[in-house]
Amino acid sequence: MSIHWADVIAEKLEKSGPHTIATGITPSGPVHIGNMREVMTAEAVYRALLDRGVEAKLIYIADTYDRLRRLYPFLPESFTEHIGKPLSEIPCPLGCCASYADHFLNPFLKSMERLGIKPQVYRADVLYKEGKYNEAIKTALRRKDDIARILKEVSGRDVPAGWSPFDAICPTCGRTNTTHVTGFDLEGETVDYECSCGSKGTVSMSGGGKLVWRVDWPARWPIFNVTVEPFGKDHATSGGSYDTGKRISEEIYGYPAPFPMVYEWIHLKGVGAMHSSTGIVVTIQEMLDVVPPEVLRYLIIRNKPEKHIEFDPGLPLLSLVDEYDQRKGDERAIELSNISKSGPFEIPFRHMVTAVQIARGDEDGLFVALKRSGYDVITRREEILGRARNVQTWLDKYAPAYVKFQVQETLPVAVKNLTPQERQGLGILAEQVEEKTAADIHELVYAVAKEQGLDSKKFFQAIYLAFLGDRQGPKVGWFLASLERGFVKARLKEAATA
RNA sequence: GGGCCGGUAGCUUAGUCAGGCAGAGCGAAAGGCUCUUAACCUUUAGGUCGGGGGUUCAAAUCCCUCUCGGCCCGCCA
Repeated sequence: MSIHWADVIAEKLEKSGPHTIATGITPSGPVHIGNMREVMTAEAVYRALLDRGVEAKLIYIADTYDRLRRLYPFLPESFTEHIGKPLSEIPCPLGCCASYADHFLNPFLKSMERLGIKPQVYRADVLYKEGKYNEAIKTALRRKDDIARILKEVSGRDVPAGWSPFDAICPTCGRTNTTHVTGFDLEGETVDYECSCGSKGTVSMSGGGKLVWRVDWPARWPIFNVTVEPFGKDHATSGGSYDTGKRISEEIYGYPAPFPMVYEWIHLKGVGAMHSSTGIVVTIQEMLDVVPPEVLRYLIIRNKPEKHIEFDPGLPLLSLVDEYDQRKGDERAIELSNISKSGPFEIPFRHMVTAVQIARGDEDGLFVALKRSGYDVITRREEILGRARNVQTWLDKYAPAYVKFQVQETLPVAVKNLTPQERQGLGILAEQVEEKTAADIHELVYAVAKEQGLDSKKFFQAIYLAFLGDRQGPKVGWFLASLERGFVKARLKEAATA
């Protein structure tokens, strides 16, 4: 019996509680499932701690005050002028949200909600404007030479002459990458700057600028009492921002660095790692259109953070859903992924794939088809509809061609090519499908084929041909049982006499 | 050049910290049922634990070394 990774970490942390687990993402582009790993990883440990009776908090700091670094592929050319400005101060690229930051942050917050993740949310721009960082800014400015020395010692990088741990936002042009800090006033909590746009003057520490990333990160640890911090492997490299952050936290802020949790990337099968900046992305929303939320949780939670995840939204996705629904996978991972109280979803995803294609977008038709197959369609209507939407989107975007089919409205002409024996078999089938269950129909097909001296393979093809105009289809007994019985009878007869 | 993570059955992986009979799911095969047809049940097969060396009574696990894959080293999950 193995212990789940989240429990292993919780066990390690148990004695040093209470804990604050901090996550954070920069909303500089569409937030994708790779980003979700950070939050999911944190939440798994959060739950594991609570399960042990350890007091714990989960917080999420949106780095809305980071600057736009370059013109990403998904941005219009006109956004060149915003490069260097904080994300919260740039207009929404589509004009639908209050700011650039909101445009990417809002859908992410909504996705977290759907995934049952409920952290306390903070926005960096608000925190800075409220002056929450002021003490940390003053300490950093006062000891900037010590910080520069740490950066040099740990990362080997020399900071440029006149370097400042605080970037001023130019009040004239709005940029932080064009300013130069020339002095500061600790008592007045202001910073003097010069900007290459020609402007110079004084800005407040409250919202007039931002600590550089390598200092910003450790600065927030004492502010929020952070004790656990998950981060991507990019920060974990030797001499990277965790290494420098750890020393800055300990030596400058006198605060022990939080417990590090390094996690790997999620790759999209056949495409590569996801990056907001390259546009190679499956957003969480797109994913939630296809995968039920608890299964998306399961995808991340069942894998140890340091393993990279190869995500394949094609056929393997069905296996993943079934593994979760049928409780075949790691027990604890399933438990940590669960967000509903109603227990496992009983209709197999593969059967939903059949039912949805029979119903062709008709809700009532879907329920009728499922009911014919013997499933309970009364108690969990909403969930069924949710799954049906998942399946429809999956069919549209990711499903391999051979799982798709269309019940033909009229008898396909290709039926003419059937042999007399095959036709006769279909006629016998028509007589006997009457009140049979799915399994019985399946039996019947084999029985009739044998009776008529037909190769069962050919006979199956004949049936698929009559209904789908194709040589293959879903498991035949269950397929026919999902269709309206009168129609099945009529179509079989029609094919028999064509 | 420096560093991090990973390599265990066809696939996805547990077990590595703390050495003690290599375990699961998917897939496959056989059967349930004179039946290959996207659901179900039962059973079975499948492993040089990436290679080599070392330590040990005992190594997937610890040490050394090589190798393959992914990634990081201005910023990035």
